Amino acid sequence: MTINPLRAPHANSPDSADAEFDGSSQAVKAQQRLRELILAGQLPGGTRIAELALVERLGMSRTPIRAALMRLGEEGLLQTLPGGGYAVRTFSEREVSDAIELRGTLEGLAARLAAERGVSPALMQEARACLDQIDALLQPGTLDDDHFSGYVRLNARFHRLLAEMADSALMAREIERASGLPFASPSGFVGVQAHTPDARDMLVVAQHQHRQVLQAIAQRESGRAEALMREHSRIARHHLGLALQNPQPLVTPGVQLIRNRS
Amino acid sequence: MTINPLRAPHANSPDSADAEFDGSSQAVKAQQRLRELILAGQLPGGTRIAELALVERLGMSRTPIRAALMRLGEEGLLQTLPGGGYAVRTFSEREVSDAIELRGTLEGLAARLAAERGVSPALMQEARACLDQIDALLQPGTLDDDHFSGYVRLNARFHRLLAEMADSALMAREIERASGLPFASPSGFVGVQAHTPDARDMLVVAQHQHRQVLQAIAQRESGRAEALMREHSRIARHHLGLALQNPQPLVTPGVQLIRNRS
DNA sequence: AAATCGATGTTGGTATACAAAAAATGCTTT
DNA sequence: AAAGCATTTTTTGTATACCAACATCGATTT
Repeated sequence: MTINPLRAPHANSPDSADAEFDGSSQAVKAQQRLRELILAGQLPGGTRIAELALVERLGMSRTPIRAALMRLGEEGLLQTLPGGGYAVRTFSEREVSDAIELRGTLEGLAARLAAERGVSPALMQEARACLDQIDALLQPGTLDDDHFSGYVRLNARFHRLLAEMADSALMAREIERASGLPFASPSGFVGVQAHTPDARDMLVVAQHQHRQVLQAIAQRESGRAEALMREHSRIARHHLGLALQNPQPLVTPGVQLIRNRS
Repeated sequence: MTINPLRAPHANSPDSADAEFDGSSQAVKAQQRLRELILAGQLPGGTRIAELALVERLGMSRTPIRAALMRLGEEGLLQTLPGGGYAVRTFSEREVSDAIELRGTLEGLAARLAAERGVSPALMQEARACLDQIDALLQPGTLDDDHFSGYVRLNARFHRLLAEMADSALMAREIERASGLPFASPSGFVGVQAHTPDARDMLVVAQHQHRQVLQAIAQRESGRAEALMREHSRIARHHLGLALQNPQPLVTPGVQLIRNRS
């Protein structure tokens, strides 16, 4: 077969130096990069997003960009405008608070279901190992930025394992979704007070709750497990309050999307 | 009895013969009509959905159809296949059960927030009026199909008002989403036992819970309000059990998507 | 019969065109 | 100068054609 020379094989020449997200389809790449742009503050809250601008900026056609916009709309980072199109969403302090409460409630439900239904020893062991690693990180005297980002990673992992314990694809999906807003995520604001004296103490408290929840689930104490996970989410709200009092700039991606209380 | 809550006021389009859903864009029409097809059982669970088949069937181009497929995927009625494309999803009994539990938990949270934050007298009055109308429907001796579909409508309305009471767009959105799966919706299975002796009694029980929840919210008894809404959702689970025991065919749209327990 | 190969169809993506609606602009009027 | 109106320009939503990668399936070969 001869290739028609009139038609450029538009397999996007290796021009643009951003092979950042290569594992997936164009639509997913667009979604990830756009989310990154928003959370990094490149697209300030409230600004309308024109598809053609993104075509230029992301170097792909409208189709995947449209898909990405739709997904980010569902995700909550964008709001659909009445006249069509999307704008970067902003959040009131109470909306963020509600989002955290929602996540806590869902995680509480998952913990209760896990306790009621029982958890496979393998999964339970995995969670315990995860907590052991966090314990290792929290050894006194060792608290640099690396430790913090390690905590964020392990904390996210533990919460993911917890969601799995309910053994319900639906619950896992909804928890994932509720954790989607960056400040609503379990590790959303842990970096807020990274450089304060109390930095480590809050993590110790959180880790204690982690242990207790796992114990409650193992002992089939469903009510306790649920209550603990709910309470656990209040730590994020505490951090939210700190973040909005101290104008610590940008320790958390996306904080600029939270409207100052007026 | 027919349960068809989707009745869009359509503005008489001159041209196309199938002007069923005219209020909106092609993508929304496609979404609604496709959802209807699925829930009506025209597209059996598990079947792969080809875009071109829908192009032919719905009479529009691939673009809005792809958007509709994507939205229905997010909504949970379709699952994305590993090789690309979508298939009509099926649900295990436990998935449906989980979906109902999730909705109950979210509605419980909303009721608690409403109790804690307080509700505007206007909204509270609207809810009371709604319950009064339900009471009128439940007058002894009057229980034909019209009354049932009236109950479905008013019940959905009450639950929507309840979601509003939390005064949180986020909560309203998530409750809406959780109620999206038809059998997870507050009125999902009320038609199940429409023609049994106990038909009315269960509605009476549900209505009692409605009253109590409203009272709890008005009296700022947040814990009670939450517990009541959670318990309230168990009625749907009760109905689910009945629906799966008795092979009452298709009183509820979408039941055929629930896999028989194997 | 098992494995290979190729025809066929499907999806995700690119490009382009176009109508309707919105936004922006400029002009006019008060 | 402010307000209102009309016109131009964008922008979105949709349609259409095409392509490449991939999966499916049947036919062919071993």
